[in-house]
Amino acid sequence: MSSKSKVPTIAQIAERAGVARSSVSRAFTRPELLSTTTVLRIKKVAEELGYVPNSSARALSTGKTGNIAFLVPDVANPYFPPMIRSAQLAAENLDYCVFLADFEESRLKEEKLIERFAGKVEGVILISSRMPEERLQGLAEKIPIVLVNRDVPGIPRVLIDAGSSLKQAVRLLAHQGHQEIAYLSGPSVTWTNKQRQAAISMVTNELGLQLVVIPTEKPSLESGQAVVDQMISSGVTGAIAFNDLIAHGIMTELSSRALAVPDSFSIVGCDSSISPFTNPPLTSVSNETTEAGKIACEMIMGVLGEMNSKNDQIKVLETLLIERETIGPPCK
Amino acid sequence: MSSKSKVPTIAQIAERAGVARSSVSRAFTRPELLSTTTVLRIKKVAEELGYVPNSSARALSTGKTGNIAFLVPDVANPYFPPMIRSAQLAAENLDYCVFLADFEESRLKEEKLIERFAGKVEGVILISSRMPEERLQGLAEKIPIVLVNRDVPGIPRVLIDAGSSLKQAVRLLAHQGHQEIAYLSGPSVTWTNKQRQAAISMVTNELGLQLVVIPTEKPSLESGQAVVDQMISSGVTGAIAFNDLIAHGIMTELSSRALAVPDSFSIVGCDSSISPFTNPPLTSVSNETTEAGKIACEMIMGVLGEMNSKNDQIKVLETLLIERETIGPPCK
DNA sequence: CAATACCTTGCAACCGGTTGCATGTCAACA
DNA sequence: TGTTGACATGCAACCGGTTGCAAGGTATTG
Repeated sequence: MSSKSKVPTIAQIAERAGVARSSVSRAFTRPELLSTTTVLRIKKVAEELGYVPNSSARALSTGKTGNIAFLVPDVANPYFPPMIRSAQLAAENLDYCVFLADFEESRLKEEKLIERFAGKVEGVILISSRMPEERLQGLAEKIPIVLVNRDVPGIPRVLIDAGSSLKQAVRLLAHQGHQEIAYLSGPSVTWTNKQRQAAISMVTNELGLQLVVIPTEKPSLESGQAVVDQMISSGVTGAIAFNDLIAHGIMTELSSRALAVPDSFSIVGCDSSISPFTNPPLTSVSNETTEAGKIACEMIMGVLGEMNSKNDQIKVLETLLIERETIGPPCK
Repeated sequence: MSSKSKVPTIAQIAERAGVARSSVSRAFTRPELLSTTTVLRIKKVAEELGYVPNSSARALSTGKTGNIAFLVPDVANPYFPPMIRSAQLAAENLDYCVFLADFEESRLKEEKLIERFAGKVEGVILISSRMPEERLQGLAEKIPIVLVNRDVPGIPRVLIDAGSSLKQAVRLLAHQGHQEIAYLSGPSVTWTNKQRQAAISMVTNELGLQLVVIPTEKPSLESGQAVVDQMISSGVTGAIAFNDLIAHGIMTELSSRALAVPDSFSIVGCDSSISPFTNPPLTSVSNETTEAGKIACEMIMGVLGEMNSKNDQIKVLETLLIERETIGPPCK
């Protein structure tokens, strides 16, 4: 009823304060150029009128939106929220806002989203990208990109290396007497999966163990449950899963068949997303996602700063194997 | 080296295609105003030059940013990611982008974030807001707001009602013979906590049970662990926790003292965020967050459409008590 | 064949800030 | 007292789209 005045613009502040529009602008962006008294007067008027700078207008003239995008394969996968959180917090400290989008583990959707965001953000952080290397490099020329868990030369990236921990897990299984173990693989196109599988098979070869790779449809609980038949019939006595979700799916399915862990099967997860909650607590690899999110965010800010210089930063985060209660001697 | 041309603007497309800038604009926004051939020619040129509309410029002249903000108390709390995901997906289908921010359960931070986003979005979805009612109403006059799990008259809202399920939980405990039970309360200012506590105390009164309310510092695992002493010394034999995280904290702490659930204590959680994973599986209330996120998003789009009309929509989502394995007869 | 209507396209103003340059003021210095 | 420079502020163009209005052309109608 009362205030039909909408949001005030610099023009209205300027008129009310008896100065030029440019002075109002400067009062907020470069106050050192104006006399203290003028700045104070302008700010007072602005306060009274409830002035809020229009960020579209500002973005249009400066070319800076103050936004970044954060693209993840699956928001609901418990692996990602801590990473999202830490990245967002880090961005906020630098006065940036972050768009979040879920590309549902689909390469097509990922591409669409990048295009959609291209005009709205200054840079994008891409988690576990499914896009081909050349495409990424092409995009990186147009817009600053930082990758997490994807290793493309020439693009700044942060990698969480679960390899050494998984190698340790294989050795542990071998030490317990397991001769045949399975790797329940994750999304085949991802760097993460390739790297994990490579690490595991390196050690199984080295120790002369038999490794059976069983693909899963998705890195989810349900997919874990779905591959139990195949796993059992393969004759393995222990398994390492691409992530905790798959591992837990296997555990629940085994338990529904009255097969105990680790008595009937030994299981190892990865990422410690839900492993502290499982029954029994799942032996898994530590979770470095919080750190990764923060670093990715800092990296992109760095990239925003010096877009010119050939930027080939790479940061590798090491992990730890966290032994809980799902490894034991083989059953048969 | 080669392309210094940056991103092309309508002016360049216009020149290349031999038309006015306005025609280029219309070719994308209102093609029915132009002849088919002209539209085709313009689009072809745009394609060749890799034209992407500048969204700041568009937002400036239309006043529509095509963005919404989604503010949550804690991204890493497993209760929220499914809600974030479904809201984001729903927004995307309507060509909106969503900003995500974590206000760390702080009212001050919440306020700051709303202000920061005010200029960048067309509306904000506020989850479990900590802000006082009057402040929210004031803000709602300036910018479209939809609340989730907060009941403020005059502001569109979606509420997840765990009340009836928790009442059922109390009855279940009573039926098992429990006379004194505890409610491990959540953030005291939240609607969710008040509503849950009210529901529980209504039934304990009705049945003549003793109810001990024990506050927790945060709705987290650690806070659950921290209140176990107090809970034990209060003499209760069963407890209902504000959420699964607190319930699980209690369970782990009890288990580290060699107290079994449900033999020594009966525990009920809420929200089914991690209850399927706990050991033993936690009896809890169903999770309606996915639906809530979707509805909140649809609501805000509705609000954007008809900002004028008095908007007092309210949508209540009912829940189910999911009985798992953490309720049994009282110990002593 | 003239009058009218419609369809297509261009012109120019506008959205709300930012910023290079010019102007004006005043004090310091010679 | 005239010159010089620092400082404060205004002017106007610009960022890249959108849109009301007008103009030109073609088709329709009496």
